[in-house]
Amino acid sequence: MALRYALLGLLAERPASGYDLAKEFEGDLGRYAWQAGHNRIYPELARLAAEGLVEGAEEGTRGRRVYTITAAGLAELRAWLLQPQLGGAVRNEGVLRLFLLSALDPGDARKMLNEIVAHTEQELARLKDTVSGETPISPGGRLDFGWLAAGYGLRQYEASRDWAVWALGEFDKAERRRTGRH
Amino acid sequence: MALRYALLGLLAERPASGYDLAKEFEGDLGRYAWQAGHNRIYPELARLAAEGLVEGAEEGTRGRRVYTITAAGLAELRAWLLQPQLGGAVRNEGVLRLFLLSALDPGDARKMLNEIVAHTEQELARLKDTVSGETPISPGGRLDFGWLAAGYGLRQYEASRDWAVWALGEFDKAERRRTGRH
DNA sequence: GTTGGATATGTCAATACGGACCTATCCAGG
DNA sequence: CCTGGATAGGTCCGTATTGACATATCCAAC
Repeated sequence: MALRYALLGLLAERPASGYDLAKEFEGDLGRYAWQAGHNRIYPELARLAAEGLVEGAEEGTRGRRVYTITAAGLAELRAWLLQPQLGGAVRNEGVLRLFLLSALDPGDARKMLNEIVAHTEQELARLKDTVSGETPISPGGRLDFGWLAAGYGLRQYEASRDWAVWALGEFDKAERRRTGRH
Repeated sequence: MALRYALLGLLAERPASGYDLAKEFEGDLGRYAWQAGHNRIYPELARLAAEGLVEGAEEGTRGRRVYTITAAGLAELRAWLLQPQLGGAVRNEGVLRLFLLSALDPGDARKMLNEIVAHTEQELARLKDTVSGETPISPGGRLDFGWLAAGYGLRQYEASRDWAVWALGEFDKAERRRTGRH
């Protein structure tokens, strides 16, 4: 159900082909919000077109077909955004991994936490470059989708790093308590 | 693929029935990491038992069957945790919603952002209570799963709130720039 | 001229998942 | 006694999703 709104949202920014959309999902969108491959995107675009929520132009070069959101599609998207509906589907394999870390030996857990800290620092550096630049505005005068996503990713990675540092401290405390008893 | 590791991870903490596990998924685990209903859990437990990764005790009262992780199951879980495998599956309808907010009219977008700020503040208050208490240690001397999850959730909500506040400011800036031109 | 990579779109089978439905037991309170 | 809610387990079907396979074009570099 959510994929269709992701597609409508992307098309609300600018017209795009299935291929273009698939590439968007490889960026921050796919990293933090929703993943989809082209194999899922093409059929869904066809369905959206059949329902009149998007319109596909004739095939251009290399069979490229550019889709545009219709008024009905925009209305559908906005209606979905306005209903507050807390707690939709959540699936995040990376976070699950973090949570299960306590199943490892303390040494291994610490090693993984240190790797997480290093990795998040790296991503933070990348995102800081993206976010600290200009504030990009879409042709329609709207805030750029990718810009908002990068800002979210930045804060998310900061939170992950802080959590990992905190967890490291807690592991140390637990370890000291255990060896202290021996 | 990830559900089985979530189950193994929970059973690594303590033996539990399918019903117990389903309730765990309703808490912080399901909110930030991975969702699953009992309809997915029971068949997966049966599969894990068939593969020898967990062991189901005989039916107790009310048909209750308590599962315990086996040595093979623990080894499987640890092997999965140790391979760094960045960027697994991510699905988060709430975050998707945030990203698509720019498709709304500026007024509506601001309204939704304000609701997000209010909601995250509420969750933050709840989590602060949970995390600021004692540091719970599992029977095995390991850090408690739920404790780590709550700590993560706390930082995640802080990040979401900060993002929403930042986004509100950016919406305002974009709006001022647009009306300033008129 | 031909080779490799990016562009571009699809299909298909197998698996994962969600919502709806079903059954049954235990126990506290009226 | 009996009713409602929590405990406990499950199935079934339609849809969502993934991985693998398949095809064709354009263009730059060699």
